[in-house]
Amino acid sequence: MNDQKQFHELFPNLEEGLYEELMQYGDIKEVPAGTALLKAGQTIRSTMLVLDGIVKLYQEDDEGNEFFMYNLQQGQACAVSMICTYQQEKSQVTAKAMTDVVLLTIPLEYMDKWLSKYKSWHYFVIKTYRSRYEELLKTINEIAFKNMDERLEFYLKKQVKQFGKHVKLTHQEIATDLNSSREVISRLMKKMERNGWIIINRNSFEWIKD
Amino acid sequence: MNDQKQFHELFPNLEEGLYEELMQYGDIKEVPAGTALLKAGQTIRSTMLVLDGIVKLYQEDDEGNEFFMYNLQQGQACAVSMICTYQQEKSQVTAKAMTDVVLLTIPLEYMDKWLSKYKSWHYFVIKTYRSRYEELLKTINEIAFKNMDERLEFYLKKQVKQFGKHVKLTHQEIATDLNSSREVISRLMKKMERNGWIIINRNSFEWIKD
DNA sequence: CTCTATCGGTGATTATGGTTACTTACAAAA
DNA sequence: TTTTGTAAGTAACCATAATCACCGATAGAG
Repeated sequence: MNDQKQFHELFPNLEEGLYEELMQYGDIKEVPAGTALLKAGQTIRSTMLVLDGIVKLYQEDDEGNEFFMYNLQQGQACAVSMICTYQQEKSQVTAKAMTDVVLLTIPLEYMDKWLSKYKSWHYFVIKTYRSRYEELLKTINEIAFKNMDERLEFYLKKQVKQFGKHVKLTHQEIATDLNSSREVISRLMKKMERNGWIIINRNSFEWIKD
Repeated sequence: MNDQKQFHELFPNLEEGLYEELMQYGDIKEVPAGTALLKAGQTIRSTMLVLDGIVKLYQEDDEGNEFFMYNLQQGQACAVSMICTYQQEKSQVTAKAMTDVVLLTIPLEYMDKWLSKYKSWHYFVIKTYRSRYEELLKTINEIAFKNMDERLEFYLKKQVKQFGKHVKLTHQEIATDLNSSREVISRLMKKMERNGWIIINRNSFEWIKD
C-alpha cells in the first residue's frame, strides 16, 4: 500500500503496531493552501502530523500583528497541538497551510493511549518538543540580538531552504512575517540585490548568493 | 523524613515507587547564589529539579550579550537539561543560581528508565516541556510586539511575583536581562517612579502599584 | 572621616527602523 | 488598448532606544 510505505519513510523508527494504529485511527486530511489549521484562542482536539506540504506557525497579537515562528514540513509534527491537546488547552499560536497540505490528524485519546503503549511514540513526541523548542530558541536569538538586515537574511535563507532558490513571497508578506513594514523590507532587499545576493522579481525573488 | 515530605509537596502526583527512586538515585546538591549551572555549548549529563531557590535561564550571544528567558523555582524542572540530556546534546542556553539553590540532579540513564516505568514521570516531563514552551512563546510575544517600557513592566512584574514586592536588582542587571542599556532602564524606571508604580532604592526597588 | 568604587540621573547626539506620501512598473480584466 | 489593482521603489520625516559624556549620591574600605 502506497500510503503505508510513504508513511514509513516520513516517520521512521516507529513500532509496527503503531504504524497500524496510526493508519487505523488517524484521519488523513487534504487541505488547500491558505487554510487556517489552528487559530489563537481555539481549543484543540487533535494532533497533526504533516505528510505533505508546508505549514506555517506564527504568533498573532491583539492588534492583528503577526510574527513568524517556524514552518513544519513533511515528517514533522505540531508540538503546539500536542501540548494543547494534552489538557485541552487553548492555542497561543496560529497555523496556516502555505501550500496544499496533507495531514494525519490524531484524536486526543490516542495521543495518551499510545504514550504508554508504544515507546517509539513517546520518543517521537519528545523529539517533536525538543526540535520545536530549539526553533524557538533560535528565533529568540535572532530577534533579541540582531538587526533587521540580519534577521531578514536569516529569514530568507530559511525560506530558500524550504522552497528552493526561487521563493514566491511579496515584500508585504515578508514584512508581515517579521513584524516590520513593507518599505523597510523593500529597502533592505534592494540593498541585497545591489550586493548580488538576490534577484528581485514581482511577487518573488531568487537567491543567488553562495 | 523531612526531605521526603517536602518533596511530595513540591512534586505532587508522582507514583510512590518513583518518589523512592528519586530519593535513592537522585543527587541533592546545594549551590550558592551566582553558580553557573549550565553553560551554552556545554554537554549535559543530568536533569535538574529545583527543590529550593531560583534559577535563571538566559540566552547568551557570541559578543557576551545576554537575554533573560525565565526563572525556575521550587517544584519546577529544567526543560533544557531534559531536552539535551536525551541525546547528549549541547545546551544553547545558560542557567545560573540567583539565590542559594537546592537541586535534585538525575543521571541521564534514569530519565529514560523512568519514562517507561512510571506514567507519572512521563506526565511530569511532558508538563515541564509544555510550560517552558509556553514561557518562550510569551517571551517572543513581548519582544516581537512590545516597546521597551511595556517589556520592562512585564519583566519587573515577573520578578516581583518571584521575589516579592522588594526586588534586589541594579539597573545594570535589569538592562542586561533585557539586552538594553543602563541609561534606558534608569530613565524608564524613573518615569515609573514618578507615576507612583515603584520606589527606587540603591540596588533595589519596591513595587507599589496595584 | 575621607577616599574610592559603584550606582543612578540626565542631557545631547546618533542610529535604526517605522511612517507618510508619492511614484513607477507590471499584469490581468474590461 | 485602456483601465484598474497590486507590487515595488524612494525620499522625507519621525519615534524609539542606544550611545556618549558627565554629574551627583551613597556605601564600604581604609
